[in-house]
Amino acid sequence: MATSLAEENYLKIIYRLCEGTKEDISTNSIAELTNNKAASVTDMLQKLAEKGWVTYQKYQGVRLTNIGESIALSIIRKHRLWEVFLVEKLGYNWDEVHEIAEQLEHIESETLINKLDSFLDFPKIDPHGDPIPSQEGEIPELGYLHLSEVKLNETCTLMGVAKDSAVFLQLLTKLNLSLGARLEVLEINTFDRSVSLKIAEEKPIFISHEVAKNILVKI
Amino acid sequence: MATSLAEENYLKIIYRLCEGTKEDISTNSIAELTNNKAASVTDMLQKLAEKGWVTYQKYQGVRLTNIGESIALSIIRKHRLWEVFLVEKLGYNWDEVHEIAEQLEHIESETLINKLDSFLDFPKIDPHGDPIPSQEGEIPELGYLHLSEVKLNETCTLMGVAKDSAVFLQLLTKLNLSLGARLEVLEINTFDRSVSLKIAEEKPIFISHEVAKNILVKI
DNA sequence: ATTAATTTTTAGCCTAGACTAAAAATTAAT
DNA sequence: ATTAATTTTTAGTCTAGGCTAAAAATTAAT
Repeated sequence: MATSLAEENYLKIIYRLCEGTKEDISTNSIAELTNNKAASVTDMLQKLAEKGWVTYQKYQGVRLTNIGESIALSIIRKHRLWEVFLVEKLGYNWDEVHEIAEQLEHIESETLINKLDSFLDFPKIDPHGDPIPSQEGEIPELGYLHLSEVKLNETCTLMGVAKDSAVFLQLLTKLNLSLGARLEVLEINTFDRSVSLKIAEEKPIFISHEVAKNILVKI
Repeated sequence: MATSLAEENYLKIIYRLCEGTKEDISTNSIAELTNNKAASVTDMLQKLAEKGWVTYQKYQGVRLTNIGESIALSIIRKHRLWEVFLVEKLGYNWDEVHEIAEQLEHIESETLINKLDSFLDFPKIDPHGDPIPSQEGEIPELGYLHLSEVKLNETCTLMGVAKDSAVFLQLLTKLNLSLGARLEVLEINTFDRSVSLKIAEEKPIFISHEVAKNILVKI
């Protein structure tokens, strides 16, 4: 069944909200991320339920069905592959590609996305370290930790980010934190859980807990 | 001012219809190419006129203004650059790229299209030999003839096509007629104006006047 | 120069997807 | 266990961009 642009955006956002939790997703949380009003969301949830892409009970929240999830995954796959293209082939920075990929992810062509995948040499992660779902909807399990979970004096490698807003990515860039950086946790402030880090052989930097939470690393 | 997808498609089609003629364009001809009904076209023409992209007088047809033309040219530029990308980088055939480029041409990002242009090495023509407008809306003048205009016994080079429907392109491919082929006009049938051609050193082929009309060549 | 045929426009209707305001259900707080 | 606060849904409106049917203008044909 064909999906409209609006439907695809809802499914993608519901997927993101489902990821974190076992609970059903609230109308309001969807309204926030789609930048729509709750009433509009209710409307759309009823349509999506009709089409069999979500299970939805009045006042009780919403979940993706298997079909809904596979649609969401195919959009995420397209989004992330296009991001790789924009960074690797066209020379964009990692903080510049989100908006454009938001448009490109809706281009409809099965062959296109597979040819693109092959052209890019079948990347497993996008420029933010997020895994790229396979054509079958499988997500490579990367087993990353949040930097905020790493113990004192441990060393790890920066593998990705849990948030790809431009301001956050620009902050990391300014701090010289980029994919692949070797990080040593020098200090964890008990008061505010801010972290002191050594990047490779450079002099230490401080980051807030909020930043540490959104950095993904591998030990 | 922002352009919607529907508006962009109208402008593009009006541009194509204007190209051929000095006359104003009829509502019906637009309806045919957009696959809409005449009544819908009238509606849209009034909106486009409001926005200053066409000049339009009831019952008297329509023309693009300078602004309208520059919008149309930027869409055509995007369409043709994406076609080059699809063929050169992703390995599509020339008869497979139209539909996908119809979608990609609406992606909105000035930087994207210029980075793409540079990535493709600033091509002057698309995979069908059509000129690619510059960022400033200039169209490289190629001075091609229709094969149907070439005189008996003259030799020419196939530079492009005047029609890029998949069936036409597939026919050319089957006849071994591709961009750059050297063609010698062996015979022109006065009865139906069909043409006998020699391609390079191979044995002659016959094509109809209709086909010859849609092949662009350089002497 | 009328009449006939064709083209174009108007008028009114439809759907998708948004909105606001008000009603209903759920959750939290006394 | 009520009341209050919050969340969600319903009901009704709006706009973009289509549609059909009928009216008006233009063009063609006698």
